[in-house]
Amino acid sequence: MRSYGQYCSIARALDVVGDRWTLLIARELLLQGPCRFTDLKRGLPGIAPNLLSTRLKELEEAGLITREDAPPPIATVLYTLSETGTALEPVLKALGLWGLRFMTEERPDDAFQARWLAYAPEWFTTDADPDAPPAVIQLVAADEAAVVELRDGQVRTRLGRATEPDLLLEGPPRAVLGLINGLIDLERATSIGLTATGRTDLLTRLRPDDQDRGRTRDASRA
Amino acid sequence: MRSYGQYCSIARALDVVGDRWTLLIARELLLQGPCRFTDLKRGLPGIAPNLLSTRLKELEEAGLITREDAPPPIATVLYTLSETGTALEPVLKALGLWGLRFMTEERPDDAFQARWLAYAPEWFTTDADPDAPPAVIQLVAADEAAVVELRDGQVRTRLGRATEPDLLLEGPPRAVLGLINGLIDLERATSIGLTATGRTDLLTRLRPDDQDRGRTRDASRA
DNA sequence: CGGGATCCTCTGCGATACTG
DNA sequence: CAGTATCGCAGAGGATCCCG
Repeated sequence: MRSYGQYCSIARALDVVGDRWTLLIARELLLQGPCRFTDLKRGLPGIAPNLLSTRLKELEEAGLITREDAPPPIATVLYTLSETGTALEPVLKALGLWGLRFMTEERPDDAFQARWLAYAPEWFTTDADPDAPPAVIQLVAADEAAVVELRDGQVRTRLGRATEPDLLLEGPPRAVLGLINGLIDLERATSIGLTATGRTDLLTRLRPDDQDRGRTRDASRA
Repeated sequence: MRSYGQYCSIARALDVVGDRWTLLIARELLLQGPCRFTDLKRGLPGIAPNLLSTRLKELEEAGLITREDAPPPIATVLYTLSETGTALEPVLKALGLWGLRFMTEERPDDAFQARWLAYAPEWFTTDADPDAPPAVIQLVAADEAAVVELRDGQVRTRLGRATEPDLLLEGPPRAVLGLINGLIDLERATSIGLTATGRTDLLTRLRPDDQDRGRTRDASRA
């Protein structure tokens, strides 16, 4: 990317990660861990392979990722985030939290993956009752499944299905994620296609972080 | 910007602010407050006017800024951040904090402005001794001046010069900012051109936030 | 089949000039 | 001062092909 030519840490950060696709590549590596070229390509629907190749070179040169020849079983290259790359996590969290406000807009052709279903609760919600017994919530949206585990005051997630979830939330992505992230309430989520089976009381326990959202009324500059 | 076509809040955020210059425009409006076209142009050295014009339209359409005809005295248009736009502050802070690690690299042709000197201490440092009496530090770099005030446990900054600062830090931007942000120590800062006059003990009080930095040795690519 | 490289097209960006 | 008009070029997107 062409440099902004400004001695400002924001501009310098954007010199490095301001290019198209770059932060999304970091997102994939952060969520997936070390990846092969194809893993990244699958996690980034829409990216052209040559562009991915270019970006990976640039990121390696900038010191955000390393490429290693994986050990014998998989004789291929693995891309891994360096410490500098891993340090982007707060940036992605801040960006993702801010971006939640645009998730209510419908765009039916958007791609959707289980991983994006999973990271949202882990990054953007808190267990409101940390001392309560463990609980398991199953999320299903657009054939993608993720499990949310409330345990020890932590909200952890993983891909796939649980055997006996306490609560099952199933419906279109914007219903499931909208409810989880506090963009809409259960009634509204139900009206746009969500089915909630089981202990819906767990929804009050899985509390969305309110960094800046939540004040629908009034506004910024009083 | 062309949409990433992914139902993921990070991707959606980048759909809105991922374009070149967009986040830097937000930076200017956040640091300066409401701006005229020319104020923005001056704060963004290197931007082409047509591109600034295009971005302002896009940002208005996306709801991040509003344009208002300013009252009679200045009969011109003012661009102001909306609540959605103001909510980008955590994103810019995270990005700026991450970007600090690239500030040690020398690039003599980079533009530099007092505002970028001022926001760094306010955003990225803490008063390590909140109960100590107020103190004033004068920063001067590349003919740009800013004042840091330690008071009531807060680190506040403003542009310009103080009458009787307790400490004066003067030198090239990377010496002043590098020292302030904990990228280098006083000895190293002095060796690259910093002069510190007055109560250098205040430097221990102005403590850089250590989100991920502070490990100068060993470093990124282990 | 994984990991790219190559080619072509087209949009977006940068630079400068110009206008109300 | 606040933009618009024009133009050239770099970068993105898409498809195809290549190699181990």
